[in-house]
Amino acid sequence: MNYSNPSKQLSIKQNRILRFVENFINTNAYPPTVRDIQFGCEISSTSVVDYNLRILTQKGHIRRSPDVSRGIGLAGNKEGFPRNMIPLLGFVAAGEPLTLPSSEGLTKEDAYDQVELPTAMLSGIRLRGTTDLYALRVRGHSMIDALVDDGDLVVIQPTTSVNDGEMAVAWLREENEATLKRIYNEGSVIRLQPANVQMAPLFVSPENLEIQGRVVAVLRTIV
Amino acid sequence: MNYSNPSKQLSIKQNRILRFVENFINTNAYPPTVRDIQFGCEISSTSVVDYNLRILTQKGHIRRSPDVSRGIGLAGNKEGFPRNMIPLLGFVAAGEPLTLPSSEGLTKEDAYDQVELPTAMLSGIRLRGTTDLYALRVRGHSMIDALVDDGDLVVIQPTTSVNDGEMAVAWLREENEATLKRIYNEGSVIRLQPANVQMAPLFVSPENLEIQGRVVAVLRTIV
DNA sequence: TTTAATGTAGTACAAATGTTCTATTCACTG
DNA sequence: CAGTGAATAGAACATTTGTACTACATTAAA
Repeated sequence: MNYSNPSKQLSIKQNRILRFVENFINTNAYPPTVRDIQFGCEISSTSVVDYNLRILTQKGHIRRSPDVSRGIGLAGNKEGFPRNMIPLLGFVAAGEPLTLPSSEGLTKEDAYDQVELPTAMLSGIRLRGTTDLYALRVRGHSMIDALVDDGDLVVIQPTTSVNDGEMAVAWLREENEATLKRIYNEGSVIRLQPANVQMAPLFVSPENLEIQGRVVAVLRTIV
Repeated sequence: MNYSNPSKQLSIKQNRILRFVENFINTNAYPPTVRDIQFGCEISSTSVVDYNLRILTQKGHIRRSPDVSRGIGLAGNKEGFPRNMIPLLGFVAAGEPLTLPSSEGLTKEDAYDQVELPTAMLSGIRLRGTTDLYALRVRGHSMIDALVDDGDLVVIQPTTSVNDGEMAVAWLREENEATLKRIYNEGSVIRLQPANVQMAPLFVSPENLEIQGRVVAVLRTIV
């Protein structure tokens, strides 16, 4: 128990309840009842659930509608709906170090922001792997050969190797720059092929290239 | 009343109930009860609501969880949550006629499909106007100078004129082709500027150009 | 005209659900 | 050690909510 804790830090039981509510809403498209939470979190009585829900409300994690069945809502998401959010870690530009996930893996706390992906886009990406996704905002026109413009959002699936023809976000050690290119392993050299097929490829030695992730989507809002 | 109607066509009352359920979920982040629907749709008894809900379930518009409070879900959206859907009207390719909304304006029935947009993207676009949005899928590499690849989704805001510098989807009458370009009115000619700033512009006469809409977003999933 | 199908209407009941009350336990503080 | 606040626990009650039943009205089909 965390006695006399006026902060927003939650007890183990409160965290468990919050996760249960989020998962329940994702699974069922409606919120749980107090008894759903009681059974799902193995709590002995409805008044313990009610007591913890009151604290979660005070701490701004959930909203409740009094005397309404299933009147429990998440406070974190706009309008209370679960959305397909991934972390926006920062920026990518040619001459700047790549923003990478920490070694502990991606957490919401590491992110500069959160961005939402369409459900079909996320489903399509997830068919190809279960690693965490993250997003980077493009700075500058240096990625234009990748058909990526200044301000675009690129969605990255972390990996240190890609299959031939896949588009990667990679660091060029000698040039000291980030790049987005389709990667072809041609024995002694690596061919970096721009997505714009009208542009000439680059050839680099394998030691010069450090692949950070696979580019799986691009989102562009045009001003 | 629509007697002996085995199709998915709905009665006026059923349409009203379906709209009410959608609006209620949008507003409250949880589904309505039978009595919420009764009061909201000015129906005299809970059994009329229950009867119509059963028909809406049979016709595939909603899902119900029996003996569960607020066990009503929308069937149209994945997992039953409201999403930011716009119609996908068809395709755009250089040498093919543009797929355009019908003169009655956009309706869900006209669409080839529906696609989802992220909430922030939609909010950003809607700051610039309230016209209906639609999407077109790009076929071929002819839009590559617009930094748009084969298979990309472009989001269009219908308009017959754009401000200088805005990207438009337009029909070139003499060339008989669709194009995506930034548009600059230079007096006697129109300059069509590719989004790829490394490429040369085109100049056409104003009579040759028919603007269909403003391109407001691009979404690309990379295989 | 009769029958059948569809839709409406009210009421009642059973189950689901939220909240309250009382008692107890635990951990911290003076 | 006693007091206090936090948290747990069980039971009960009140309200909310879904569904069933019966009866009637309207429309379409035979």
